[in-house]
Amino acid sequence: MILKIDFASETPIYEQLKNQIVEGITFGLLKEGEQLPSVRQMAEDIGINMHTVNKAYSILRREGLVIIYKGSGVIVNDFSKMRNKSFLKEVPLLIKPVIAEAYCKGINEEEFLDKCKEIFNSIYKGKK
Amino acid sequence: MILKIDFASETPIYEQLKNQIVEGITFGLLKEGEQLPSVRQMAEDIGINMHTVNKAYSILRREGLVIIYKGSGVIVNDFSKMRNKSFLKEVPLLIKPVIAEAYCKGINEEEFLDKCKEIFNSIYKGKK
Amino acid sequence: MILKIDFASETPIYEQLKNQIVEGITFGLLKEGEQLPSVRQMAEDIGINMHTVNKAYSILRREGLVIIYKGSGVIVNDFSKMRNKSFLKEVPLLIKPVIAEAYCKGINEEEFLDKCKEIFNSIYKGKK
Amino acid sequence: MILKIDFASETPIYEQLKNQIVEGITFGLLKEGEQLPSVRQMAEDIGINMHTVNKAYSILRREGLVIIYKGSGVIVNDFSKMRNKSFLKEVPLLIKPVIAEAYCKGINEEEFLDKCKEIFNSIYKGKK
DNA sequence: GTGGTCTAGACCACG
DNA sequence: GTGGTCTAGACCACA
Repeated sequence: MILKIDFASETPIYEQLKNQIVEGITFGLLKEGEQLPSVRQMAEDIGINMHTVNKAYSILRREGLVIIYKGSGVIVNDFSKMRNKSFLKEVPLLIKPVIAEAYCKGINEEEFLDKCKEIFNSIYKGKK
Repeated sequence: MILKIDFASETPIYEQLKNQIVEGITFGLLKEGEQLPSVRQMAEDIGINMHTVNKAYSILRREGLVIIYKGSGVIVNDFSKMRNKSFLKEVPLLIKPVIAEAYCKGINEEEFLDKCKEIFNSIYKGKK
Repeated sequence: MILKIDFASETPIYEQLKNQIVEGITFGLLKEGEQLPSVRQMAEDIGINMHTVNKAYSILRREGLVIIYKGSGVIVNDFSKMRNKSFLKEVPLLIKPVIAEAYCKGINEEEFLDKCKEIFNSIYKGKK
Repeated sequence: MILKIDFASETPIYEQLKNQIVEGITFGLLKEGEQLPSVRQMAEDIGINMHTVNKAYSILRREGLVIIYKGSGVIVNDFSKMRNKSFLKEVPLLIKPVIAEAYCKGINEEEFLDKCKEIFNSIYKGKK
């Protein structure tokens, strides 16, 4: 799996990393039970500091997406068992600003929903 | 229009303010040509720093959503003329992480799209 | 409020700090709305590193016990509004090992419950 | 006796193992004089490292709960003779943080004490 | 070898 | 001046 960090971005590195791993899990690039590179290895690969990777991993653990075995590594959790639907309530808060901005910039509902569907389709493709 | 700032939130105040004004414009609470409170007034109303309001207004101007007349006020621009569809390319970058996280937490396509549609519906309602 | 860190302890410094602040809030030494020392100040006071304090504060925020105003400080949240009773399910997991060990070492139910009651009494005393 | 190790937990495996054996002794699943599986056997059963089991057993010996006969096995000590009440002084230190956190999260004295009593009751049940 | 903690010092965004 | 992020390098507990 290839990770791309934008060092000029405003979003913190650890968050970009976290997001990309979440996407990797979602889109099937990272399978359940698969082991992630060690914090040091990952840090070296990307060219960032160990602690930054550590922070990303810790957040992923807190969210239940990975399991950290102290002293032996980090693996992708089986999230298919998870049904933390409480996140559903947060979704509007997260997408409302995006939709608002999109609408102001002349993007209509159909265009927006198409983009969403495209993303979901690429999820299904990864699961095949 | 009522503005609600969550001081405990991780999103900076200036960004929350900007987002809420964008939403106000989108959802029809702020009509084109309408005047926004002065920087001072707005700062006092919400109980925040003048600089913070200034920053939000500046971003809105940069995005073309408001026009700042030095010394006489800030008014909502007529964005119906705007067709800055270049934002369409940014949309996937913004929603992909949200969809990925939602999917991992057991939310499916239908549920997600429903939330989007709800938001668009409340836009149309405001325009009536 | 006086904080005592045991540098020889196995429990991490940030956790000791977090625990003592939680206790401070519980026992009424830290009132709702009261401001905590800045990370740097607190670090200097105790003689530890800024980042260690930061970690403790971050955990407290995540648990909803304090509110962090980026750029202006950290204050004690009004936890009387909180009724996160889901913690009730975790309580047995936390005290079972303590009770088991106590029982093995000849401590009976009455003695143990008395200790608990003493602690609750000192909470009530602080609230007067 | 069935041992359940949570590999995702923050508590080290050796400590979970130790705790569960202590609980086994307390709740009557392990009787005095009963023999524990050998270090090798236990390690294999749970699927962990021998050293980890060894560490747990060593702690139990140090606390006087088991006796290790080199080469012939580990047996549960008769702790009914033990009256190491010095542990009574440590109890408040161990439960104070738990009570403090519980109180902050809206759990009152009665609820907390009930949980404790439940645990003691399950001890008595095991002793019948 | 792994992750976890702590320190030290730097820079930045926010208010 | 505040907290947030990142780096660098050290030591420790765990497996």
